[in-house]
Amino acid sequence: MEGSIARKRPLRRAPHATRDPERTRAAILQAATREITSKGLNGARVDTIAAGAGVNKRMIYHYFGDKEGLYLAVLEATYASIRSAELGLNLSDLDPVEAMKKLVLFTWHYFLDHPEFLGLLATENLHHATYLKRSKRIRHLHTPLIGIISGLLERGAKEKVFRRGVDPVELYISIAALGFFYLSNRHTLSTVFGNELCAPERLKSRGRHIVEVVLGYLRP
Amino acid sequence: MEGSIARKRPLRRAPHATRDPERTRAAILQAATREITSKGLNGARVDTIAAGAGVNKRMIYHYFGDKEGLYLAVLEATYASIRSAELGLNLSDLDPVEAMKKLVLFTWHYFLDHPEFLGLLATENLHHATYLKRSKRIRHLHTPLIGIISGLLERGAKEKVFRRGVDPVELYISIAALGFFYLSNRHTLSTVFGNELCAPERLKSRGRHIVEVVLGYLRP
Amino acid sequence: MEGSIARKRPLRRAPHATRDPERTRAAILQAATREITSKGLNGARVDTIAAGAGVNKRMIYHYFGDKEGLYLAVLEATYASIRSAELGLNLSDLDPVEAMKKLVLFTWHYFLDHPEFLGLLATENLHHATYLKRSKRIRHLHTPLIGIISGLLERGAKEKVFRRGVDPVELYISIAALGFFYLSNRHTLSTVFGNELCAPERLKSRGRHIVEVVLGYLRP
Amino acid sequence: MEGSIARKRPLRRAPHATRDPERTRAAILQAATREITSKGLNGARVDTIAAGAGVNKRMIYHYFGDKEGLYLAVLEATYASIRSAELGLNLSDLDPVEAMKKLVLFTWHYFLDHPEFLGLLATENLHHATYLKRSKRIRHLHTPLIGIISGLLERGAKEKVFRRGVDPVELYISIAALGFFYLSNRHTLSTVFGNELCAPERLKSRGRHIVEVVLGYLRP
DNA sequence: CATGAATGAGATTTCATTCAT
DNA sequence: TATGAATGAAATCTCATTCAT
Repeated sequence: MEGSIARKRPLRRAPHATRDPERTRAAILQAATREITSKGLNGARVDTIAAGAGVNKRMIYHYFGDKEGLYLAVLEATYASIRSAELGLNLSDLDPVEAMKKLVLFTWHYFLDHPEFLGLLATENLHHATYLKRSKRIRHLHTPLIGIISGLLERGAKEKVFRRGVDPVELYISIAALGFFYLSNRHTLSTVFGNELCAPERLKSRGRHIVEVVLGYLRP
Repeated sequence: MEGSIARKRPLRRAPHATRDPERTRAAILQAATREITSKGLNGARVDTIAAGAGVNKRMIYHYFGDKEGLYLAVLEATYASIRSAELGLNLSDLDPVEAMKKLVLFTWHYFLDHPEFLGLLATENLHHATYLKRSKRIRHLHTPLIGIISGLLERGAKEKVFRRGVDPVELYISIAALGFFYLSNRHTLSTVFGNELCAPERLKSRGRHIVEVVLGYLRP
Repeated sequence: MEGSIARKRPLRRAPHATRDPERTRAAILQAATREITSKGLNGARVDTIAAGAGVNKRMIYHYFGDKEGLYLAVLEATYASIRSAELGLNLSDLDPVEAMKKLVLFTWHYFLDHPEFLGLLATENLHHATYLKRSKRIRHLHTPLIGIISGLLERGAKEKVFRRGVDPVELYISIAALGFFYLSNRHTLSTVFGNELCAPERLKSRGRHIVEVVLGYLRP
Repeated sequence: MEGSIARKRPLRRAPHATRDPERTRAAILQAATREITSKGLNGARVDTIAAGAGVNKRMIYHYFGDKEGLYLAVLEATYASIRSAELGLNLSDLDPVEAMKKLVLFTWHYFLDHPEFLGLLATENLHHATYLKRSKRIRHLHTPLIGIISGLLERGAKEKVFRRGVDPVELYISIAALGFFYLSNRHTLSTVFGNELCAPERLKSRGRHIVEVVLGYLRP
């Protein structure tokens, strides 16, 4: 017993789990998304994520290297989601006004249904988009969207239903802004303007308001 | 052994330093604002704040109790700033369109000039406005702008330069949104849409764009 | 939802691989020797050894019990190597001076060609030779060189080419020391005395120096 | 009570200690030297060092940044010790043979009295002298020593008591080697040659042996 | 015999906060 | 009022080892 310098590490039995790497990875990613988007990167706890995913903490490091790697994976997965959702819109089939309405409402509802996307963007901007800049996969995913809006604006101008000279990037940012800000800042806003801001009917009317603002502005 | 008797411990400096409570407090508050609004509550470091203020860490606890107390003070001071700025607007003297334009640009420039306000709102919303709700001073400090906007919209409608049926709260939120989102999300946006988003001339044109959107929408 | 049914989990590969116990064991031992002798017992990583051997980590535990067992195996194999090399010397055929020269150069070149032996001794001494003492196989495996050196010294003294009263153990330790220290400490030494210490020609001249020191000292 | 998102960290009272930064730093350094030189960098435990120094673990990071910083400090302090000891030798006052004898015995006794120096060099060489190379302070401390030996050899050659053509660097390495190896490898050596290697009288005779080897070799 | 996902223990490091002066 | 050394709690991360297949 004595004389042994390097004490062996005692090990208990291991109450193992999934044995399905894809599921384990996905479970971690999902739990991490919840935790990180609601508490920020600094506020998120690796232990909480592991517990939420029902896996051993060690697995997080096995699959994602470290906390930052996990965050990057969450970032990429979340961005990939919204981009792939946008692909199903098929706006070129509709007349410009209807198409624009559809785009505006899609954006609003996407934000509404994916609060994690809002939280993640807030976190990422707090970090000056350091991680987003690191990911080359995401960088050029937005150009097709701008192309679509550009085409829409041209068609609308030709058909005299839209004003001329509208910058598609500014417009897209405005469309996003009108929904994003309302939702991302709902806690401070409802402190000032009352809790009804988050009531379902109020959210519906906010959607209509955004459509009105955008289409009202675009009138020639 | 001998010869080193004198070098026991460094001569104690008299604890003089600032001795100006007001300045110390203000210095801490300023440093805290910088640190907290740029890194979030969790990301902010008490050491960094103390160093930035050029004061001893202990002073923070002396003046503000703890980190949360300091955060609350930052929150209150920052909110007080924007409210007092809003008081100097005097919109009732102008015709509705000019007044609305002035209001929109004031909001845009306020955000532009006070990035700490943006960061603070992002942080506070991440925390579900817990601290804002806790502060009795701020809680019922409604922005006076809603009343002003209401009056403006009525005047404009009467003069047939604004459309009818516009909700002043929704409109105010939209005005804020169009500027806030652009600036608070400038890091992710410029990663995706290009760095020129932050160039001075581009910021100016964003201001014009916001005015156009709001006034375009308000046209009857 | 449909369309992704087939992609549940990756097809399980049949567990064939090596299936050659001897080769697996040898591969592990070789990789372990590299890793442990270059990083020490504490610095060596089981994962790295498994990867280096191209085998599954589990195999290490199958063949060697645990990390310490593996280390002991490395220790025994490495010691066995040098002892078997010493057997091929046949010094009794040569005249004392030539024999001594051959012995000195053999030792120097053995260290030069087997850096793993140096690293292992350093590690083992850091651990107070705990493992060496534990190994019954090595424990009483005295180096045969002492007897040979003894004989050599007697012959040399009788032929008046060596001084009298030389302790063979001290001499052997000195012969080893002159080579071992130069090589085991080459990193700190070359930091202090310049990198040329490790140049091939310099190593050759070090060999000559050691011969000169030993034979110079032995002169009557 | 509820509604507070960020739980305050409970703090016990602090059974503080020295309040003397120099002593605290020194205590850490001393404990670290013991722990690191006897277990290596990887084997050393920060907790053990803190306990050994009787300080809070946090202090280590306060004073030395991290474990590597602490190691570097140990390295520098240990090297500084031997160099400053060498300065007191005043070899140029003695005749060459006596001076050489004094140098050899000094080196031997220094190693004997400072086992931490041996352990540290072993550790540092295991790490390929990465840390030593980083420290610019240490790098050129050896040239004066070589200069002294060079002068000694010249004087001795002129007085016909030393042979000609001896390289001072090789000689110094040999002097160090003869003592260093005996002590650093005493655990494995005494396993093979018996425990009497470490007996006081045996250590004394080893010192005489080294002197004999060096002076014997240097004879013209 | 072989695989590799999973694990528990413990390592290093961070940080808000308090104490002696 | 002011200092800064010191602290406890908890965070992130590492690693030898084991289990289901």
